[in-house]
Amino acid sequence: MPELPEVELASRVARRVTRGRRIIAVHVLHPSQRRALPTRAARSLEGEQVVRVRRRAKYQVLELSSGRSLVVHFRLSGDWVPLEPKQVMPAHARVVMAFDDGTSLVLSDPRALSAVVLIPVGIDPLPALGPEATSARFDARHLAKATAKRRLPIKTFLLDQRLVAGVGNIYASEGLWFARVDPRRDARSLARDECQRVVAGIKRVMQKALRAPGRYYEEGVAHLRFNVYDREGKGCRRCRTGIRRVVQGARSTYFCPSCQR
DNA sequence: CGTATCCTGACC
DNA sequence: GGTCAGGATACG
Repeated sequence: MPELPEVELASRVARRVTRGRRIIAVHVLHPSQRRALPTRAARSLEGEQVVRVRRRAKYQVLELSSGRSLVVHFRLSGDWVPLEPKQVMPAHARVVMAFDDGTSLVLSDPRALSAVVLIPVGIDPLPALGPEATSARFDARHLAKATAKRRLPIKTFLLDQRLVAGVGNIYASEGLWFARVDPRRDARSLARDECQRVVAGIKRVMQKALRAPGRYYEEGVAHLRFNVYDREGKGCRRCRTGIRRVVQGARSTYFCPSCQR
């Protein structure tokens, strides 16, 4: 379940593996991936060099020597696996990029929902995105202005990448817990100081995770690090009240009904 | 504005 | 063997 900090870590892996390397071949192993990256497009990548790897929100952009871009989004279960020669292919390998030094960068994705799209020269590779959740541009003023005309719960708002980019389902719940704001609140109803707290809460949880990228959400111990996510019925770490789970926009939201208002 | 869709592993 | 999980998008 890669959220932004995990994507940040993955982009560093991609940077390390691709630095100065030329692509020998790209193998697209899963039919759903082949729809987005047909054999012809994959073949056209042969001989390209990865000039730069940048991350924007949960997108990774691999800038190629031809000026084209390969945009990668892990969605729910994607990850990069660097592969040395003779190492065994991961069970859920979907796309394999083989480089001229014998190493490969493998997109491993059990649920096969990741997106790998080749963007032609001269086209903005990314959709319109709001300010990075961790940036100074995401502030109380922006939040208040963006929510002014829209009627939806603040939790749902935080997941809209056009308004603020990089917040996922887990961190939206966690950030609102820090902010002591009820996720069901209509975004327009938030006072300025509540907007300020929401911004601070989101940044707090994301920066905490970024300091130990990839470690915050970790199999087995992840739930121990969260304050509300996946803790339905367990005691709130501030006030011991039972954590509640509700469904908003077909996804789970967790919160403390007592100290989030 | 809400909701179905993609996909597969994990769980009852 | 049915349900759930979840990011982004494509619909109604």
